[in-house]
Amino acid sequence: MPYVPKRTTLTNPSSELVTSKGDVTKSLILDAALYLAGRDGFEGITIGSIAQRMQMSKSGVYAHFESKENLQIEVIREYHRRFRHVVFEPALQTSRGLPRLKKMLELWTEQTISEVSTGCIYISGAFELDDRPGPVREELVLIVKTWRKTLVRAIEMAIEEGHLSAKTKPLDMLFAVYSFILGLQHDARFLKKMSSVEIARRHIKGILDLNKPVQS
Amino acid sequence: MPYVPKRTTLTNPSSELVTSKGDVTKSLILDAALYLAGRDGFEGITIGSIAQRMQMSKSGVYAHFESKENLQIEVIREYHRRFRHVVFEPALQTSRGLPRLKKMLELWTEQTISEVSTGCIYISGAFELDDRPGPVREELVLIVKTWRKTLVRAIEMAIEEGHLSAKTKPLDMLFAVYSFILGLQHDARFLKKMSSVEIARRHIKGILDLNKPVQS
DNA sequence: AATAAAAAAGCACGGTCGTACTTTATTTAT
DNA sequence: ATAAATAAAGTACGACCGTGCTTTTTTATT
Repeated sequence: MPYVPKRTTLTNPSSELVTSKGDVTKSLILDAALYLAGRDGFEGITIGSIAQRMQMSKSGVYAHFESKENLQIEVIREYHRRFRHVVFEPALQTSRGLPRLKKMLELWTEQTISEVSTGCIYISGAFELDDRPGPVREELVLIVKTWRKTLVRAIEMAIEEGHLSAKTKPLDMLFAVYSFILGLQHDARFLKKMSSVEIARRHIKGILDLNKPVQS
Repeated sequence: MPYVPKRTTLTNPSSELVTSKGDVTKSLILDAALYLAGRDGFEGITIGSIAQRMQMSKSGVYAHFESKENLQIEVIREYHRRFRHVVFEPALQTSRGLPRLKKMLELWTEQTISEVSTGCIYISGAFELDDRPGPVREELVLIVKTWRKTLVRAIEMAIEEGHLSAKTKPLDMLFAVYSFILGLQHDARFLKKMSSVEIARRHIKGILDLNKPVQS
């Protein structure tokens, strides 16, 4: 069914920006897969369910990927791209140091509880794939580690700027804030506990305050 | 294949303690299911895989439960029983208040990273079922809430005993320690980060210390 | 040892799964 | 407009899924 819109061709064939119709469909498939992954987990991404959601045939969906595993990996990468776009990049607008760190955490918080999206795949994927080896797991580990390094870097910059105490241990702080976001997703999405957002924000603020530089 | 040991019959037929062979097998099935649930999540519990693991036929396994959903619910209850036996009950041996609370958290920590077991089902289940309504989810919510109430009760007792400041907010502390255990499972089991146990212990200790009563 | 009860196996069913291969329809380029 | 390239549909396959039903085997009772 999805003989999608009209394409956008550049006359220069060597350009990377050529957008064929197939690319559009593939991107729509990733949309659908992303939704399913958030709702049912990675194992919930099934060629059949995507086809149904896309109103097209299984083989039509399948043709865009060499295997299901490949599709799952591409889903992870696509989510990563969107996450950066929604959480990381906007935070760059804020001045480096504590403000930027806070912005990142706040955007992550909002994204985690957003009713529109279906929860953070970094998180649901981590607990789903923790004991299941394979390329999909490896890809997710890679991407999660990238995000964690970004956070650590933001913490370090806050220290450099003097916004956080020099005694702050970045890895310790990473563990704390990451844990609080996990707690948030757990309480908000699983327990449907409304108050959890405020509690989580308070704890995140708490750990940052605890590492304020000594002012004399 | 599992025409298990010999049974233990009491001559009194009205006794509840009668252990028929079927009960033993059923318990062995729950063993296998528990293992699979830990490794592959609740959706990984499949009649076929259990049968394979048990070296018996699918119908033989199925006969013990009215449906798969029923089996999943019984798995949750069985895990709860074991969790209480391994984490909660031993902690009762320790004196009430902070010592008991600490003991509970330490045992939970150990159980979470234990190489023998396959991670805490309260946790993996929560992130797997968070957006999937149904009786299985409801059962898990119930049991997780029970465990959380137990923790809150332990915190409150520590306050009553004067081991924690009267200003301590039990629900806030619950969020913190629960989050740290989530962080532990995440870092240890997904990221395979060895150092996470020490970091988690330090943070748990930290939040308890932060709520020490003012000594004058 | 014979009989009744319980447990497990055997078998069949309609579904869905991922994956191939072939054919048709649609886009793109000339 | 036509030809070439691409995208999607069609079809088929073997595997596994949960679930009933009937038959066989094991266990319990007398």
